[in-house]
Amino acid sequence: MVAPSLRARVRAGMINEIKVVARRHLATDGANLSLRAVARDMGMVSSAIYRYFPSRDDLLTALILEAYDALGDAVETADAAVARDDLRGRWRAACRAARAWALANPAEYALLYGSPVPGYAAPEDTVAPAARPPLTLVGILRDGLADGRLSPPDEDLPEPVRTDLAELAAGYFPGLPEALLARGMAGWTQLFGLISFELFGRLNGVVSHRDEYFEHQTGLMADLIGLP
Amino acid sequence: MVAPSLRARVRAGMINEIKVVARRHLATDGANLSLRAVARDMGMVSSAIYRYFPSRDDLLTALILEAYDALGDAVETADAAVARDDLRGRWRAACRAARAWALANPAEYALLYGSPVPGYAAPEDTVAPAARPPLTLVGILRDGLADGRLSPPDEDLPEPVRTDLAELAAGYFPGLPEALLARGMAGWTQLFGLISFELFGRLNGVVSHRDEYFEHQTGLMADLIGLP
DNA sequence: TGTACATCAGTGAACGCGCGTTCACTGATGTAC
DNA sequence: TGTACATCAGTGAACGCGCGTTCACTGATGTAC
Repeated sequence: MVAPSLRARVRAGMINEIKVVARRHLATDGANLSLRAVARDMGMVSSAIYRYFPSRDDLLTALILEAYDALGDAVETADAAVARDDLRGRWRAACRAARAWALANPAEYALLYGSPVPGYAAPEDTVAPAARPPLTLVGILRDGLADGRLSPPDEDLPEPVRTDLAELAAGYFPGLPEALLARGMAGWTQLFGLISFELFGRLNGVVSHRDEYFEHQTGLMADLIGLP
Repeated sequence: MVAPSLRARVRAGMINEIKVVARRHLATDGANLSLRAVARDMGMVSSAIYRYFPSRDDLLTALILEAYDALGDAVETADAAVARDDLRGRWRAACRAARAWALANPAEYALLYGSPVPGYAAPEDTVAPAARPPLTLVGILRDGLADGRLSPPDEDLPEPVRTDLAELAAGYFPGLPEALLARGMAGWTQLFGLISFELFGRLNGVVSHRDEYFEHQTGLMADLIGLP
């Protein structure tokens, strides 16, 4: 590995600073991110940004990718910190980490999980990072199944759903029973719903003890899944 | 009731047409609704819109209110069409109606439930219409409890959650056990999550049989709540 | 039934602002010999 | 070690566009007598 030249290091630093400033703008302007505003904040002329990002969409994409990865890291780290056989503990730690990251980075959460930005199409390479949180959750179920602590629900799925989920499982968790995968996805949906409701103001004037409410709701979900 | 004058009727028609055109724009531009674009589409000069709406935010508010009411109507009507004692049928009909409305009006759904519009603060009078879908869902649980078909979960809630929910119940469903209310809210959260995932593209390449998937997932939720 | 006046809808121009992107340019930093 | 050339970062002006909102105005529709 060649040591990066001074110029390369300065350049990397600049790219980074642009992202930091852009993230700050996301917080106030939502996805209406303005290149000119970012340039102003950095004390540059607006066209200078184009030395680092070929267009506004590319900057947005970079922010989205980083955000997915930050969230993915948070969730995976939280899961990894719990004893492997404590399935419920792992599940709840992962959920808690996702919520904590979202509360700490509300604008980025909205960028990822809010309404799609009009005129912006997410490029292919966001798919993998975006999948990390749900894969972590379902991974917990797979582990539980592997060591016998978790038994798959014995219900039957409607055939088309079974096929869809079997295909999905084949890619990531070969052999995982579809009914269990369905419950994992229910959990992931619920987690997203809980965080979004809290962040987008649906709990205002409704629930004031947010932490405890979240814990209770994720506990309900863990029950549904059958986590010991 | 006095018959409205011709001028008043024409005026009402105009207000309506503005909203119709504005709704069409929502579909392509998201919440970046442009007064000038609406005026152009109607063949008027942009300032003419101000005869009908004092500002862009007022137009947005009107659209939001109407959307909440349309969704509320859809959900309540669907619930009302099912036999009162068929709790599970009512629950699922209400969920199905919410999804159907959202799929038919994706831009308006995003306006209501997507990321908050930067710089726009929802006025007080959106609160009541916004509450209609969850109130319908919880109303089903109350009915079930009243006629004995549904028994409240016997779990204990953490004290702060119990207090929050007791306060909430006092306003709308006096005497409803908090643990049941918590499950109702879990169902509402799940419903919102399912619809958002589908509409915002999270199911692309993951689940292709959307109807059946939705049915299965709402069925899971009905199980968790204990709906017979 | 007709006239005088008030109300209202819509016009067109303007204000002041912001945006993404391109382009020719200067001056500094790096590279090859 | 020094020089010649290539690369790169940042500038400043410009293009062409869009926006919300205000204001004085014309002309038509309604109302009171």
